[in-house]
This record gives sequence, C-alpha cells and structure tokens, in this order.
Amino acid sequence: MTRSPEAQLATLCRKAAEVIAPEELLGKLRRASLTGRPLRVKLGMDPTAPDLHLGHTVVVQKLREFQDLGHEAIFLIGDFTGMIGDPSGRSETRKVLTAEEVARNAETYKRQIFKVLDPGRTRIEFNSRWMRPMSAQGLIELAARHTVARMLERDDFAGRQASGRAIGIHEFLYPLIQGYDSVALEADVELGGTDQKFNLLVGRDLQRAFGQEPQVIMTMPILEGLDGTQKMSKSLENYIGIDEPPREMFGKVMSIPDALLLRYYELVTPLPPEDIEEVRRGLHAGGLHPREAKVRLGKVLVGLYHSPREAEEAAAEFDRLFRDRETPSDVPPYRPPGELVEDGSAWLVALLTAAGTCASRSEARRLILQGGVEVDGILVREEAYRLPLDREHVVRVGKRRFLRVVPPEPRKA
RNA sequence: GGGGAGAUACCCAAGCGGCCAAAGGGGGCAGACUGUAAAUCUGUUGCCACUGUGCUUCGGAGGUUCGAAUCCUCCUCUCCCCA
Repeated sequence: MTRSPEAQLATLCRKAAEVIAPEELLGKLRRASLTGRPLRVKLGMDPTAPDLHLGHTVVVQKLREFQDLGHEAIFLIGDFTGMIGDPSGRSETRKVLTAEEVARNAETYKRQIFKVLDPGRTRIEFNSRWMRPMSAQGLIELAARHTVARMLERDDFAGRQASGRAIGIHEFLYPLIQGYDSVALEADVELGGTDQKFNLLVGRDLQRAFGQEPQVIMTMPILEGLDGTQKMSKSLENYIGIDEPPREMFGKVMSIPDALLLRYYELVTPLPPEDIEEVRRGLHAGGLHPREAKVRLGKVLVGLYHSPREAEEAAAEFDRLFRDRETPSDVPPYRPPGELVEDGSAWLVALLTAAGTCASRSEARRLILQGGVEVDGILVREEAYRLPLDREHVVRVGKRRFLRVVPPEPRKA
C-alpha cells in the first residue's frame, strides 16, 4: 500500500457507475493506510450458470484493482443464495437450482475467476458456511430487520406486482441473505453491477443493524451482450464466455455492434485510458475503421484469456474464413455410419442430421431449400441431393457450420 | 375461507367445435447487401424419406363428439377482489 489514499480513491472510482459514499471510502482508505489493515472487499456471485462471461469481468476487474492496491479481495460464491436465485432485474420467478448444479458451477467459477484475480491473494468464501447453520429463528430475526414496503420499492418487484406476476416469498429473503453475507464477512466495500444496488444497500442497513460500520458500495456498469441492447447473460445467449476457445471468442467479438465498441474497450480491457482515448478519436475522425478496432479488441481479449499467440492465430483464421470465404483449417472429419450409405452416396439431409450439424431433418431440408448449404463451395438446392462418398467433401451450413465428410471404411469381404 | 380471472409454440399474444401445426409481433435461423457491424429487403421458424385421410403439440389427467386448443369433470399452478 504505497499509494496515497487519495490516489487510490481516484483509481478505484474510475469506471464505476456509482459509489456510496466516496467520502466514506476515503475514510476507510486513510484508516487502512494508517493501521496497515487492508480493506475487506467483497464481490459475490451466485453460481447459477456454469460459466463466467465478459459481463462478469467488469466487476471482477474492479476487485482486481483493489487487490493490486493491497486490499483483501473476497470472492464470495453464493452457493446458498444460488439455490434461491437472485430476483434482481427479473420479470418472473427464477428457477431454483439443485445443490448439485450449484456445487458444480461453483467449481468452474473458482477456476475461471483466477483468469482475472491473483490466486495467491484471493480469499474464496461460500455463504453456505454461515447460512446453513442458521436456524429458522435466526432467519426470522434477520427478516424482522426489513419491511415488505421497502422490498416492494424495488423496480423488479414493483413491476411484477403491478403486472400481476408471481413473487415468491423466498425472493424477499434473497436480498436479506446477501446483505447478511456482508455482516458475516464484516465487509468494508461491496462491489456489484448497477442492478445489484438494492441488494448492496440492504447490506449497509443490516451491518448498521448489527452494530457494524456500513460498507461502501460500488456499482459497475452492466455490459450489453452481443445483441447490443440487453445485458450480457447466459440465458439470453448473447455472451462471450471467458473460457471459450480463442476462435469462438474472437468471432463473437467481431460480431458485436459498432455502437458497443468503445464500451467494450472501456469495460472489459485492461488498456490504459490513453489508449482507449486514441481508439475513440480514430473512430470519430474516421481514420480507424470499426472493423480494425474490433480486430484489435478481439486480439486483446483472446490474448488476455488465452495467449497473444492464440490471438494472432484466431484473427488469421477469422480472415481466412470470412474475408476469404475459405474452409477453416481444422474441421473434424465425419465418417457417415453404414446405414446411411447406399450405392456409394448418402442423403445429405440425413447426413447433416446424423452428424449433429442440423438439429433435425426438417431443419436440414429448410436450410438446403433456402440456399444455406454448399458442398465443396457449390450451392446445393435439391433436398434430395445425395452426397457421393468417393472422396472427402466439405459441407458448409450457414455461415459457420462445417462438416468434413470422409469416405466410409472400405467394406471387408 | 368466499368470489372472479387466467395457463396457447423460444417470448408476448390471437383463436373459443371442423377451413388450426395454430393469426400477428418480437426473437432465432437462412439468403441479398456488408465489415460475421447497423439499417433494409426476402424466405423460414414442431417432427417424420415430406408433395401426406401422417405423427406429436395449445398447464396435467380423464370424458362428450364423426371431429376438441376450443365443450364437460377432476387436478396443478398463477393473478385480482373481499375476509
């Protein structure tokens, strides 16, 4: 902790959507630098999805900043709350996960989180540690600290109430338990997305109620997903997972809407502000083509979560595939099963379905009829088309699905 | 506890005995145009060797009928009003 509290404050507040309250944070930072006791900074996530994506990293990177300034990073895995399901931003009741699903997801979180955090200096906690032993009486006492009216102030609850959709009582418990986590950990700071503001504020209330100094809360902007409007999330299928293979990741970056470019640069890359400013100027002045800016973004991200070498490779492969319209270099071979082969050929519709390239034969037919299927670069338009199995053929379905069909084993006599 | 409303395909939402595999919109997919951007236009969006008197689908289970998403009974779930 060599940097002055004021300098730390300036760094930490950068990019944040809101800090409540900055002067409290400064006070805590000053005390930390005087006493040498670092701040306890909490970031909680429910293991409701198996993978972390770029949207998550916005706030995780903030935690990393605290960590780099010498503070104690606590990554809280909400294995207990995960079984309730955070109602934040939801327009309907979230489906409840089983203990096994939660446990499995928690494991992958733990692994993936260290792509951003320093493993040696991160404290990992599970809120089941204090929640499982809590008695019904304890829970009731906790619930007594809050009112229904205040719960209903929340946008999502109020909205559901107004439009006649269900609100489960367990959903009221969620913010309380999340807030109690801060009590249990004696958190100095809690991080979260802007959609977490309510929950984070409950943490302050509860800490006060339990005689602790309230935590500072810092909310980070919510990253939009590939569709450009809705927040990045697994369930909306508009995410870029940090565990995805390099090419996949690069390709997805290339497909984000231009309008989001700078936002991505700002929120999910570790580039210094000057670099981002330069990109901004380039885009505005027209000297930098959005496509080039995207390529750079893709390389940065793949470089970060994989390696610079793989980033270059992914970019090159992308060009081959989409700019030059060539076949990817590593389409896995597919050998059609014997029952599909007749007279040295196989019905393409059945083949694509059997190989899993198309979900059903109906879909395969549709794609062929719509001109979305080509064999060795030549469009196939008849649904009855039979693929000769004399030699290897590459089938392309849509923009990005490929199948390399190899001849069947020569029949043994 | 009493009364009322509702549950339709990925989502919203029409349909209220045959013309319904089910309008319309959103989303998705494919094609054109491109920079795998946006916008726009076109097609498509249950399954099945599919040009059909075919199969499965309209919360679940039964029933009425030549025939049901549509009618009846029971069940499950949700919402609203009253207590």
